[in-house]
Amino acid sequence: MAQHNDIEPQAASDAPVQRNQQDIRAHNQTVILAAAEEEFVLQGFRGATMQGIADRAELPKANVHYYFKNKKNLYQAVLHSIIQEWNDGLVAMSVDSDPKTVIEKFVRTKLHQAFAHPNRHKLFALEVIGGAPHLHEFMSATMKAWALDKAQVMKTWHEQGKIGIADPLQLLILIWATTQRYAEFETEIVGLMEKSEYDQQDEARAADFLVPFILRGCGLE
Amino acid sequence: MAQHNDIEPQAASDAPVQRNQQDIRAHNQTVILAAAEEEFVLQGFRGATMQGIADRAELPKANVHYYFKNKKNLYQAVLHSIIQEWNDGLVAMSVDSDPKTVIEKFVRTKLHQAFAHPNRHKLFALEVIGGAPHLHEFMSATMKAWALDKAQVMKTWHEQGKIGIADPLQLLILIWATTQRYAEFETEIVGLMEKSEYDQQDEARAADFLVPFILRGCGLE
DNA sequence: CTTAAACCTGACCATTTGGTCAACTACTTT
DNA sequence: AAAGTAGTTGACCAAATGGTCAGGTTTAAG
Repeated sequence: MAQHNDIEPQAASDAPVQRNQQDIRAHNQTVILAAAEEEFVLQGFRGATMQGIADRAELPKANVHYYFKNKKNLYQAVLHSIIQEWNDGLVAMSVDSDPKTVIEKFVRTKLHQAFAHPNRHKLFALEVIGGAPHLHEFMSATMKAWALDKAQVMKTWHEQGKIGIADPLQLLILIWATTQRYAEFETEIVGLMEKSEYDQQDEARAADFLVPFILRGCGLE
Repeated sequence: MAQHNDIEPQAASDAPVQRNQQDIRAHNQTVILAAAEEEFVLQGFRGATMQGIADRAELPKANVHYYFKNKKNLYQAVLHSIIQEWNDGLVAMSVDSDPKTVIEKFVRTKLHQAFAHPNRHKLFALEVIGGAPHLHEFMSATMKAWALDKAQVMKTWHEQGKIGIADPLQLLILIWATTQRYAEFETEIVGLMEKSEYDQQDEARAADFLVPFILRGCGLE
């Protein structure tokens, strides 16, 4: 039976000629994960095929199975990178923080992630839309705990008159919706802007609109 | 292998003994379309199976093929109801309209649709995330034309000092994002609210938050 | 009552799918 | 250099899938 250690691959960009076994392993895992991310986004979990992933990775299908025991295993490895990024985006927020500063940083961080890794956000959205069958634990534990904690902080801000938002959960939902949208609906937005892909300035354009808009919405400007 | 459902044809739910052929046809098509909508949302286009749709509709698979030639045909029939609803949600908006009134009505209309037909919005989102392979024409023609026209109207409002938004396309994106979110991310939002499904008041709660927030964001309050 | 049209469906088929395996080559260690 | 370990892959298989069809039943028309 093949070894299928689900270890996080490192940056190992494409070095064509692999000699060292550690590098081979890291490289192939990275290539397969990237190929899988694409295929899963385009076809969904059930619709994605191992052959399709193998083709994208330019490897024989059997080789994909050598590194990842089965489709579900591979899918969960991809989901892991999503959760990883989510954790990286946690913004410190306590009762003593300055609301304006914190909210602005939160929006900018999420927006930056959306533009940096659109496929991850698309895949996350696919999961949630389909009922989050593979993310239930993460969402009902980690994510929920964080959200409710931050909502409590914002509620306190509201009681102290620092913010004009009485229902902080709705604000969290709005911030997630507006930032992640640029990743999830890339196809639509790019089409409306009459281009074929985002350019370097689009993230800044979105931030310049979103940050003041949201701060104004919160009564912070 | 075909998984036959355990359900037997009884004097069923809302199908009160069909005798008339017109009614049979209309009824079966409705049942199949509803079943297909669910299956496509949960599995995506490629992942959905005709057997799965047949099971949900409590009909033999061959009967589904009798009404819809093939999977793609059935999928497009489902997509048609989405486009239909989108057209129904068009809000009149001209340079002479009152920005505040129009924007509020637009938000409320979209929000109402989201809560009324979440599956349609989920399916639309699935399509866009996957690159909108079956909606390209609609999006690059009908939808784009409408969006650019309304953006032009809002731009004029801005030049007349009626609204604090210099980039109307971003505002459109934000309104779509925040309203449709309640449908698309139903699973997540319902989980955060510690319930298992939306109750009667959730649409009002969302509107009470969203409408003033967005109007404030537009500098209209 | 007879005939035509619409509806129904079990059985079937060609293709695709996830997954396995045995034999092979290429590194690494002793 | 020999032996062990890791990586590679064509060929294969059982199950699932989209789709077909012949022959049935029910409804409608003449």
